[in-house]
Amino acid sequence: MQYYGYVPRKYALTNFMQQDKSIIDQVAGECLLGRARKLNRMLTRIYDDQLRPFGLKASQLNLLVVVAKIGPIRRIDIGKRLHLDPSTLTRNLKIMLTNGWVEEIVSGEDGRGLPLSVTAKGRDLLNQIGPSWRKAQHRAQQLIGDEGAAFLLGLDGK
Amino acid sequence: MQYYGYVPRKYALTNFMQQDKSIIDQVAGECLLGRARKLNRMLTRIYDDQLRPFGLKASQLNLLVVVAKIGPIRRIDIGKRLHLDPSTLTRNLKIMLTNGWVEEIVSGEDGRGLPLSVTAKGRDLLNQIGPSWRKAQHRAQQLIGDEGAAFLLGLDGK
DNA sequence: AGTATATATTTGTATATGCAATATTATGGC
DNA sequence: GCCATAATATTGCATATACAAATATATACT
Repeated sequence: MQYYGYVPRKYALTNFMQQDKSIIDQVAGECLLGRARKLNRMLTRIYDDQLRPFGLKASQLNLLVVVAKIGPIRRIDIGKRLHLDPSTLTRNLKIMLTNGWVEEIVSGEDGRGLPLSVTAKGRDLLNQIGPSWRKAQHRAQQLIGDEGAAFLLGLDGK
Repeated sequence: MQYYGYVPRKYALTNFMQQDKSIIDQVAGECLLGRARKLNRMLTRIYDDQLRPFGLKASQLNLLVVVAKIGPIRRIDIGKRLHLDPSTLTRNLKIMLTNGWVEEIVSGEDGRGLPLSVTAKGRDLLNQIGPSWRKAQHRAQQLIGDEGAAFLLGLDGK
């Protein structure tokens, strides 16, 4: 193709500027949420595969651990830590109450719901999953690399 | 406390080794999945807030964009790209078919389901959400920083 | 052509997630 | 003590997600 002294704007722009890149190409190529959600699915599968024999979902593990470490803790405070909606917690915890991994603590402090603690059964379960969790953690680390792991672990305060 | 020449093993170990850290402390402090899931929730909220006026969920956006960019494309191939289970795609796409954003293309190639393409309505929707998506993308970038964004965008092949 | 195997999709079931609205209890002002 | 407001939890509704099993079609082998 010959050069006539006129360069269409979309081709004159460097990729960095991207004003003329279609929204489809932009989202497909750059959407941070899309990557985060895909990563979430990939990692969830890795941990779920390891935890399946114990009847514990990967998502439940992190909830159980917060209760075990911080409890007795109210739903609202779990939600603040994990960025989880209270309504989600009501439902997710119901399953874990049914399974006997956590229990409500009667304290007489606040009638608007009882704080939660881990049970002996829940603590036993956590003590059993150690090797499996570490295997998953190792695979996850290999998948995302050192930078990925450092980034995720550094997210804490945010 | 006096020093008697004996240091309990758990305190003699540096944090790096962690052999004696309880599983609770390990998962609470290091679980990559926990961070990834929390990040996912935080980012999803950012994009959902921006896209809500358009009746489009953040999760649907990335699906729509793949169909728009690559389509006609079969469910199985969408799944490979986005690491999504086929059964999830059947259900998620049903909503988008109902909304008229995508359509099935009759090609006579393979009777095991028809590939999907974006509709004019779907393309219009994508053209409308540009500024809102960019706003969310900007906030997400601010939240996770340059390193975080570079990491997520570099995940592609994996 | 006919059968066995492989591939693509859907259905049943269960959990995860969030918004809006509701219910319930706490708290502060009078 | 009573009422308005705030904080906590739950319920109704909708979407997201995956595993296992069932279904339907395609392909390969004989």
